[in-house]
Amino acid sequence: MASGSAARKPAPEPLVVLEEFLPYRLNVLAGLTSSALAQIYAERFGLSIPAWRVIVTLGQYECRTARDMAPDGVMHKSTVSRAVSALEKRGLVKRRPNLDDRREEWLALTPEGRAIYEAVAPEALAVGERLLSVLTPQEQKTLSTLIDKLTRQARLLAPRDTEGSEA
Amino acid sequence: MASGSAARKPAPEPLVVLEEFLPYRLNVLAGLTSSALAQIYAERFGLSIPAWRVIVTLGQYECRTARDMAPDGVMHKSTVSRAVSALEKRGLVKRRPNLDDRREEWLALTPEGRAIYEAVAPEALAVGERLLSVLTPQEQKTLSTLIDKLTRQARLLAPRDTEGSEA
DNA sequence: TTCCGTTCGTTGCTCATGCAACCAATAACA
DNA sequence: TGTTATTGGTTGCATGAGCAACGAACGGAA
Repeated sequence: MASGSAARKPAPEPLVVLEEFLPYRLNVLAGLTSSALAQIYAERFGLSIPAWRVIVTLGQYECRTARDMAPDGVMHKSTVSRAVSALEKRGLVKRRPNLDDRREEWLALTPEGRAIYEAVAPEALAVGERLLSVLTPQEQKTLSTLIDKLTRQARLLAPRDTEGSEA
Repeated sequence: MASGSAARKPAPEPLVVLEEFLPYRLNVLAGLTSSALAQIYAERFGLSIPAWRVIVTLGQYECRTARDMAPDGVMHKSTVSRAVSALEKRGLVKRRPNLDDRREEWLALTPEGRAIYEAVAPEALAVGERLLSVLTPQEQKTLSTLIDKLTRQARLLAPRDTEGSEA
């Protein structure tokens, strides 16, 4: 049929509507929330996002190696390495050699690091809460489930591998 | 694994559990999907994410200005500017001055640009579909609603201002 | 007209990030 | 024992993004 050869104003046929495209919408949402959080991390405490993740992880587990910082390869080795270096230089993190395997090092928060952790964490949580406050508890639970499902699937689709840690 | 004697002490009191923290999970998910898509954009067509967004937007609307590329300030002016320059240099986008307002320019896909659009779009959509395939239609609808609610809220919490595009 | 405030878009600078190459230590195996 | 393959972690390099400062063009007001 006449597939509209006329060059008129409306586009021939939009194959993708960006505002409805899931990956785009996820990116926008994630970007906005990052932006909201980065304001706290960066402006108030001088932490980058990787640094924040390291701090939180160490706050959770007390003692881990650099490799454990990116459980699913979310952060790059180099990203973690640099974040840890910076934190060590600021005296927020200390390293201790692991004598059982001298390739790796144990990481832990210093008292100063823990102090920052205890200062940032509640504020970050508050942002998370404020975000979720527009959802009912039931919706929150649903969201959590959906994110998990999608993340699992996304991990299958993404190249993201070639780097040690597989599921 | 090093079955070492190293004590993996539970931390005093974990204030934040990263794996349960919504912004973190959103970031991970968005990162994974971006990664999956970037593989198509980049490896197969040499497009960056901003470039892809420009192409898709022009594929949708035929003719827009650079400012319209970031409707909600998702991309920075400079990001759009550079993406457009690169695309123009590759002959995928053409500019025409807007005689009514010579500050801005009309942008449109060239035939070559449209060809790439028509090649990439279906593949990108396919990735989106494959992602969503783990959700039931009902879940997909729910997800869409939740994302919208969260995005609206996140936009209130994020600084994201001082830049042209208002609310 | 001229002056001022605003908006569209570009560009220089800086820094964060990803990749890949690399070192050191361990593991696997002949 | 030596020899090779893997793994934890660092670093050089190049690319990418944000910020801010800038130039150009418009709108409004005298």
